[in-house]
Amino acid sequence: MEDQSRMIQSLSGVSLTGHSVQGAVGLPLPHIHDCTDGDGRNQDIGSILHQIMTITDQSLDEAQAKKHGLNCHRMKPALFSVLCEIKEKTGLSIRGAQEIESPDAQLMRLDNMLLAEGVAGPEKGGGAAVAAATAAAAGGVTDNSIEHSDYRTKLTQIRQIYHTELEKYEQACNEFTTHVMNLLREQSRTRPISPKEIERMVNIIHSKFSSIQMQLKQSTCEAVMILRSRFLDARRKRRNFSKQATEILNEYFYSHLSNPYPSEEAKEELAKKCSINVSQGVGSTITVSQVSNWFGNKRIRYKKNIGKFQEEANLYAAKTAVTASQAVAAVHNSQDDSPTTPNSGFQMKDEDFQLDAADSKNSLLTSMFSGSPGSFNLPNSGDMFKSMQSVNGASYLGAQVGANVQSQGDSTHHVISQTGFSDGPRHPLYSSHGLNVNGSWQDASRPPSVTSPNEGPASAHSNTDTSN
DNA sequence: GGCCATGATTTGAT
DNA sequence: ATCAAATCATGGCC
Repeated sequence: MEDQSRMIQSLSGVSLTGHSVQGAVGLPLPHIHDCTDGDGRNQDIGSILHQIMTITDQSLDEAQAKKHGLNCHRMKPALFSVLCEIKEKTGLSIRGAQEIESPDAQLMRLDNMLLAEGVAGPEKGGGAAVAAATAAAAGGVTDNSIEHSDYRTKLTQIRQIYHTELEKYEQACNEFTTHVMNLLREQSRTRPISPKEIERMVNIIHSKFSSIQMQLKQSTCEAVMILRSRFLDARRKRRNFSKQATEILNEYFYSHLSNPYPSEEAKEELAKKCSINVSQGVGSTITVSQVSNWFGNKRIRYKKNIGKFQEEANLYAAKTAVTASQAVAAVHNSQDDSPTTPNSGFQMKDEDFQLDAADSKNSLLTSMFSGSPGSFNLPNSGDMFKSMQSVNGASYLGAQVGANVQSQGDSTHHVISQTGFSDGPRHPLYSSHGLNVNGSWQDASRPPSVTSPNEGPASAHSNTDTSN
């Protein structure tokens, strides 16, 4: 009631002097009583206000009739404008304190995340972004992008749903806004609604819808998170390496038995080699850290039970020696333009195999002269020797590999001299290498960070860049 | 289902 | 950061 009286006061007094009323008041007012001064006007307005104030006390029919009368009243526009102004002022003072427009940090975070996840933003490149993000989230496993079709498919699905829903929300928002605006415009004929108020209402609608959008974004993020965690779980699930990959890794391991610590470059090389068949649909990619894992496991398991790995060691030593002999022979036959690299499939690996051959010969020679590859002064070396002799292909090994070794004698030196590999911590050919009494690898007091000490500069890892 | 092989992870040392 | 060692967890064979 107090408000009403204040309103009346302001209407009859202050506001009428305001600019908003001026235009209306400035119009000719034929209905006004004879007295043309302000007093008469005040009386007129006062009576209108009285009608307005009492309209609620009357019956519906009466009220309707009076309303119609008021609507047609020539003072209506002026009054309406004043009421709008008052409403605007009071409304702003009430709401102004509440509506602290904070730049929505959370929404921005969500947007950024969706962008990073590849859900929002451009279609292509999303996969890479996801891969990077996922790799980073995997806790340091950053060496490989996630190549997983399932993951991508699911992500695309999420992306589609997200965009569809977003579009729906936007459409609904626009429709609703239009609807409300129309309603308000309609109502503005009968009650004081200023354009500002409409604008504010629109903002409210938008903010409501944006909160819905935020929910959508949030749940999309959650979906991506779940997908990612599932995928990472799947990654944790062990999948055996392909036979070729294991062979490649074993070849390297046994041919570098004296120091099975591949350098970073070597690991990369091995990872590349092991993944080479993926393009043909064989196996799966192997990352550098997987190579590291493999070597870590291999070293520890080999060391724990050398006897068990003896057969394998002999096998690979023989294999590498044969490969090497072929490679060396090829090099011998045609120094520079070697036509093929038999048995390797990796053309640029000639030098690699040469040195590997040298190394594997070390293993074989060691085994021949002192018991077995990597007898390493370990207590069970005798057993190893026996196992070495009991290997099925022992005679084969003895004959063929021995022949290879002999035939390669000079070529090895050739390679060694070529690569400048002549002296080092141990004799290049006949040293017994591998594990020492402590059970640690002889040459591995601190594994080299770049290349193994028993590898020449022309080893597997120095030739990768130049050959491309 | 048990068992072994094996890739991955964790922990602690350097 | 990288390693050894221990451990976990799964794949695959029987």
